[in-house]
Amino acid sequence: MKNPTPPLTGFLLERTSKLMKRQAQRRLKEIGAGVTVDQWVLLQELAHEDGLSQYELAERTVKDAPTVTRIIDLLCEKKLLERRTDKQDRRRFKIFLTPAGRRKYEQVYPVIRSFRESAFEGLSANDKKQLTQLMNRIQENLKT
Amino acid sequence: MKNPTPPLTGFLLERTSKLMKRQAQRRLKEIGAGVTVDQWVLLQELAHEDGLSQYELAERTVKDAPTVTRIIDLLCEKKLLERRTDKQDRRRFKIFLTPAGRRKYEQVYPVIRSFRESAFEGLSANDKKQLTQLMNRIQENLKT
DNA sequence: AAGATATAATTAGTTTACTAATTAAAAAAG
DNA sequence: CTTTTTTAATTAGTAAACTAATTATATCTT
Repeated sequence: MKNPTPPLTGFLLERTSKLMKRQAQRRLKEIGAGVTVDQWVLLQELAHEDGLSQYELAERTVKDAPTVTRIIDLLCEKKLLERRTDKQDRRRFKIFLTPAGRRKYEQVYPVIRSFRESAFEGLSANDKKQLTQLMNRIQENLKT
Repeated sequence: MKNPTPPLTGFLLERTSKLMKRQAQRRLKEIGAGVTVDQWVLLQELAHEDGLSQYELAERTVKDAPTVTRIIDLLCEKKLLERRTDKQDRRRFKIFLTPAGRRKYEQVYPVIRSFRESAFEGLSANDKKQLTQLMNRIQENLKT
């Protein structure tokens, strides 16, 4: 009746990912970052490429449009982002980091970076490569 | 200025996990399962071991206590679970699947199982073993 | 050019996650 | 035995995820 080890293969990824997010969130709180993990993900995306539309941000962060709308609302209130209407397509906004937003990114990045390193501690370069390949393969499988 | 490939190593797991959850949710909706992925995770846990406390369920599913409370509320309303007070410790409930709850589990399980198989398609037994080991290692790192 | 279709963003409603605070009961300390 | 400290569950409040529906603008079709 009672399985000794439940077949959590399906839940394995989510479990790990949730633990990572929870810990990262606590780390951000400890340093008084003033942004959540999900908000930071958007900052990071924009730090790499400014002026994306909300749709593009949603794609890249695997969030849906309403969620992106609200996170951007919050980040705009905090003066970390700003919306500029796209002259070519008036349905769109282009989203930009404010100077304060970029400073926030620069400030928080080292903390996230060191968190990642601790999470991936003991994994060889080959392990990381394999992990990346496995994740990519699964993502491919899900697209079809 | 613009990095060609953003260093999404930290986000890699979350991205994959979110995609999996999103797809699984759609699958459940398609078949009219009447439960969400998160609700199903609790059903699954209880199908493997009945009579757990809410605290134990929270631990095993990596959810916090308030979340478990609410999910159990919903599942009790649907008559899939029931709370029984623990005679030895009156602060606790023991949570049990109702017969309908067990039928729901039996009905939904094959769908989740086939979803997992499609997600993990093309991964060798060795790949899966490695994946499990990598996830476990990361989870260990996060505990310390 | 006019109507039909598609797309970007928003709004509304339900569910989930986290924190903090509260309640009730158990366990530990005096 | 009484007080203090823990523990299980709940409540409240904010943030985030999904769906469905709406609005405004662009594009396609005829």
